[in-house]
Amino acid sequence: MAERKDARRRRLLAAAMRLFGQHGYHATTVPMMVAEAGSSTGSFYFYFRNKEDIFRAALEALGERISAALNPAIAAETQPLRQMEAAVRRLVLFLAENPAEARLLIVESSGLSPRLEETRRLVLGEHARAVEGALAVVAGELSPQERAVTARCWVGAVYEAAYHWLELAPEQRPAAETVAAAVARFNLRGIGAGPERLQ
Amino acid sequence: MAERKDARRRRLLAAAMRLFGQHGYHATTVPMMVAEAGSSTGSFYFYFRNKEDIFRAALEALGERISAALNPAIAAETQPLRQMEAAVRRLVLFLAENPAEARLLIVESSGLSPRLEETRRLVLGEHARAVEGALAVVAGELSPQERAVTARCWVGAVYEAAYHWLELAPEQRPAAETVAAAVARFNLRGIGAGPERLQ
Amino acid sequence: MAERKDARRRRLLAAAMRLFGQHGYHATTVPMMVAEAGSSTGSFYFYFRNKEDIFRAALEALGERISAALNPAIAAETQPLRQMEAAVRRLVLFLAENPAEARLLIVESSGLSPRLEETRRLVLGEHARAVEGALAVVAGELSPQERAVTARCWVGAVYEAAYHWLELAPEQRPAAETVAAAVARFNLRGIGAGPERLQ
Amino acid sequence: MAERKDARRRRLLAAAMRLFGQHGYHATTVPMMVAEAGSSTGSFYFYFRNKEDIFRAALEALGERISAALNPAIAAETQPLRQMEAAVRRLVLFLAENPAEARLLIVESSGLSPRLEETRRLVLGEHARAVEGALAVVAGELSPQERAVTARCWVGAVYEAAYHWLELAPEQRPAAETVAAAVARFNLRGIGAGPERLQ
DNA sequence: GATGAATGAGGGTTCATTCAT
DNA sequence: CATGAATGAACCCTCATTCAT
Repeated sequence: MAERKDARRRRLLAAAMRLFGQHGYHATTVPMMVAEAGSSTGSFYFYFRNKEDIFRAALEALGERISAALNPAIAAETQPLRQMEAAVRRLVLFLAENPAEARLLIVESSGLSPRLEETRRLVLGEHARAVEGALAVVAGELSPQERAVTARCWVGAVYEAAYHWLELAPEQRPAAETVAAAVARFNLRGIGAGPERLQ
Repeated sequence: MAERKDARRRRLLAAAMRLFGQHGYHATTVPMMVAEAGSSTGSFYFYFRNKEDIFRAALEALGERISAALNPAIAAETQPLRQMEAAVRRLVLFLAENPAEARLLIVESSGLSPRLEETRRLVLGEHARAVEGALAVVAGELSPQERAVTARCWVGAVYEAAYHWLELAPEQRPAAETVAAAVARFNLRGIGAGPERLQ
Repeated sequence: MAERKDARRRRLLAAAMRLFGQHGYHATTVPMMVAEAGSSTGSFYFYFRNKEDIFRAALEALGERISAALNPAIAAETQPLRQMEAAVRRLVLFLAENPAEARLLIVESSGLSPRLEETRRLVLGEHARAVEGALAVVAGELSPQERAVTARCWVGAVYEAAYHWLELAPEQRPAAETVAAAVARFNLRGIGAGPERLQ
Repeated sequence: MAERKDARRRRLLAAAMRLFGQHGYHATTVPMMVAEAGSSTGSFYFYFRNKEDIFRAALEALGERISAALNPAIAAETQPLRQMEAAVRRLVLFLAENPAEARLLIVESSGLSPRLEETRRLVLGEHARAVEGALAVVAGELSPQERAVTARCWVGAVYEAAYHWLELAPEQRPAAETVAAAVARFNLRGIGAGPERLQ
């Protein structure tokens, strides 16, 4: 049945995301994934062309999951600056709540084949482009080139802060909300939208 | 004698940095390094315990090289904020001028064993701690926890912007100085030190 | 019902002959045959015991097809030597006109399991035995052992010449009839039946 | 030592020839070869680029070995027709004495990648070209195209006769010399050089 | 009868590491 | 100290075959 088929694909993908996030791309082997998913080597290559393919699929799924987490938070606000703030906060919280996925995105997928690397950057890049678009509205004084750089700064600040938080031993971590707030403040100020402009 | 010995070690290390930066950790093989350095497998394992060991050594050497680039720039300024700005600018320029090294630091070393990953983070961490210290002076209103997060944002913004710049096709890149200035502005504003406070 | 069944079997067999001839035994996969025939894996194993089985069937079908091509040509002559000459000419032409089948017989089936190899040799062997029988009539001076060897020479000459012709780029090939005539002459002379004995 | 190195390479190559001849290209695995040679997987890939590479090396070695067997026999005669006869006899005997090598050349290497197939045909082709050259001298009445075809017939007769002889159960085989003589007679007559022309 | 998802043994190959020379 | 041949575990992947639907 098509249902069964889909279910098995999903199980493989879920296992892959877990393992890639935990051990990274190279240290995750196909045997590991099929064992984790209760499947077989043959099935693996029935559903995915190769290891790279499942990794790309995992990244894409993650991108969608992040979008799904961010969009409602953004839609709940009307003012552009408030929306950007909400996005940052939500993203930091999402990464904090999904450490394996965060690792998958931030570190474990680096140093790969150009095509894979490109896919990885797509997720961050999409985020960066969204920020860039928002900047056109809220920071009109910046040239397009400055906007692009600034958007990257914004994104880099979020991920680096989130990743560092994940590196801390759980008992040393500040509350995720504290981090989210600090990052949001840093970024908003960075684009010249200090507390005063948010009223 | 000891000179010769050291020279050979240095050649291996230099070859390793070049190759790790170009191809990443996994795609760089011991035979490649040995060939590039005009040495032999046996020698390699005389000077380095294993592949991880030479990678760590490469990262440490890179850390020192970055310090060497930043310190004079910092020392040339007296005011803490100006020092921080100078550091950011100099770092962006350094990364732009040394793409292989930048890649080594930012991406190619990821997905490694925890110990290696830790070493990689040390370089960024050192930078973050320096920023944290400076923040204690210039942003006294922040709690220690906020300072830590903010420092990470600062560092993340720098590396992400630099990395993105390196990803662009050379003809599409803005001038490195433009990027450096934009990053510096973003970061200074981020810590509440807008243009006005720098006079 | 039974018609349908047979039709499906035939389609699989035809696809197999095409593909085996094009890519050889090992490079032809069951999925390939199934796709080419518009059938399914399950059906394949309903009609054929395994891959070897369909290959044997393909060879046998080819043997019959060759017989069908040769017999009329032989029957059109009455004199034994003329019959042999006609058979050679017709066989060379057949191989030239059916390159995939020729490849199937001559090269692509080699290096197989002994049982398969045996089947392949059957086709050539049948041909050789026919020649051997004819030799008993037209070359009575040969001992039975010599007859057997000579028959093999005869067959070997035909197939090697045909195969070499197929290896040439189409634009470099002499006319198939030229080759057929040259092979016929070589073989007839080889058994001591030069032009003079054919009047 | 370079000696050791060469010896090991030779042992691998010898094992490969034996096994390729016995089981064919596809059925011979790298583990089989290294086991037979008392070596290891790693060593195998140190000496040969891949499985295809060692197969090509085996074919080339075989070509040289055949040349070494034929050349003295040819040189011992002065008359072109006698030389050709000597070559045929010697070749049949060589193949009869080296069954594994004969199989390697005739059957087991078929159905391979085009490059490999090409290498295999080189050995036969070299032989065919030598015959072609000789034909220019002894069978001047043939057109160049006919000469090419005739040379292939000549070669095909030799290999097919030899291969068939090898297929027989040893106790059913005629003496190798008998076969050699019969093949030589067939071929010489085939080019119009019957017993009478050899005096 | 027909389908195609599922299996897993086994293939070729790479490469970090060792150790005799 | 230097060399580089030797090792073998472990990788990714293919494909003939089975069997539940």
